[in-house]
Amino acid sequence: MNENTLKNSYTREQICEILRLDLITGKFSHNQPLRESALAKRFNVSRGPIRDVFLRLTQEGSLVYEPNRGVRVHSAIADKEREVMMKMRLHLECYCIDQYINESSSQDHAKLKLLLQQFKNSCLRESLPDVAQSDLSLHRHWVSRASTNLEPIWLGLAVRILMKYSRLASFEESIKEHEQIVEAILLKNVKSAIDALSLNLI
Amino acid sequence: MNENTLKNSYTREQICEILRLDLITGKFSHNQPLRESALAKRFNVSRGPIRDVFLRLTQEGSLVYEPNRGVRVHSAIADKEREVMMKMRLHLECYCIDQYINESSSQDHAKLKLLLQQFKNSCLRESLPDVAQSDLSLHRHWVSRASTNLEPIWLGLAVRILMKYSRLASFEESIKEHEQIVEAILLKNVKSAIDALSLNLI
DNA sequence: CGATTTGAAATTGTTGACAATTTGCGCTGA
DNA sequence: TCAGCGCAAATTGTCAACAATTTCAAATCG
Repeated sequence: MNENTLKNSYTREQICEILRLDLITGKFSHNQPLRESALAKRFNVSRGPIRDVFLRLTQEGSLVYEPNRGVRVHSAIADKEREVMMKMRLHLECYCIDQYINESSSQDHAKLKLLLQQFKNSCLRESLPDVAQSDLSLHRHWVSRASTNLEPIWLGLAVRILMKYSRLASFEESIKEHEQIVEAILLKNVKSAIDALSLNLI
Repeated sequence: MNENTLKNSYTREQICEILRLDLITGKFSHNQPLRESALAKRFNVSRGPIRDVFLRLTQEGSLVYEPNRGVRVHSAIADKEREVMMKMRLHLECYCIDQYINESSSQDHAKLKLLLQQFKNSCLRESLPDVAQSDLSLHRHWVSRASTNLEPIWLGLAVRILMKYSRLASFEESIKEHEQIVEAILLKNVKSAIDALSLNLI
């Protein structure tokens, strides 16, 4: 990583995304404490912005905060909780897919195809961080287009779910699943899009 | 309000809860900007803790943040989005009720009865802030006992939903609904508890 | 008069310093 | 030996000052 390219300091948004990805892909171990000063140094900023990021990732669920003791990496959730979250996420995304199909422009479709291609590339490269990243980006695309109100709720669910199994089933299978979802969306076929999504989110 | 009792400054947690309640009960108007310095003065702290609270309430959904422009009160969500959130919340709380019934102690039951009584009192007093507060506290009780992982997700949903209709249907009806839920829980009757909850969360 | 520019006031963003709290280690003494 | 005490280091919490950005109204120009 070339994070220390001299004076180039990061925005809070960038730091947040980098850390979130590190957390999702298991770059830190469970329950490991994260120190404000260490990350402030890493990103060339003071502790203030780092605290902001910690607070945000805590709310999203990848970190746990204890007063006067800082934050630590969240431990994995229970299987039953994961099931509940999955069902909530599925319900949310089904609504978003429906909205997206009815409202998306050709520009959106171009973006959609691009995101799918990036996802496929990540899978073929077999790079877990990239796969997690592009998987999130792809799903996020239709969610954010459908509803900015639902997006943060979706993100919280997706992050917690991903932290449970950072290893995805199989890259080939995952590619096929996402191709089917995107194809159905482009054909504006709500039912088969939702069917394909239901198979993906189990 | 006796917030300015001389030097008594508030913890971030307290400030967060006070502001959240103000927002839920419509004490501010929609899209109204909230100023860091004004609230810092109100709570006798510097802008740092206020920023923390803003960030948190933004993530929960009652505030909207725009870079370099601060936060403003969130506008009401669309009916369709509210429906989706309601369904997600119902699914989440059903799971929690089930867990709660199987795991709760007699101490929990005492607490439950107390919270129900407080809710009834608030309804009889017809004080909207108190009703909103005690409604949240009651539901939060079984959610937090069932799963600390699901609690923040639940809170985000509950806050957004409450902001949509801060006026509840009817106080008498609301009392009866909650009495039925609590009664079923105390009898450890999962099915009728979930039925009663389903009627409450529509 | 209306559109644009300018600049001061208001507001948010960032930082380093200091206060409060927690943590960990070495010391003491039975 | 080891449980308890106490102090120093590490860490988080808070603050006020300053930098960067936005806002808004007055001044300027066509």
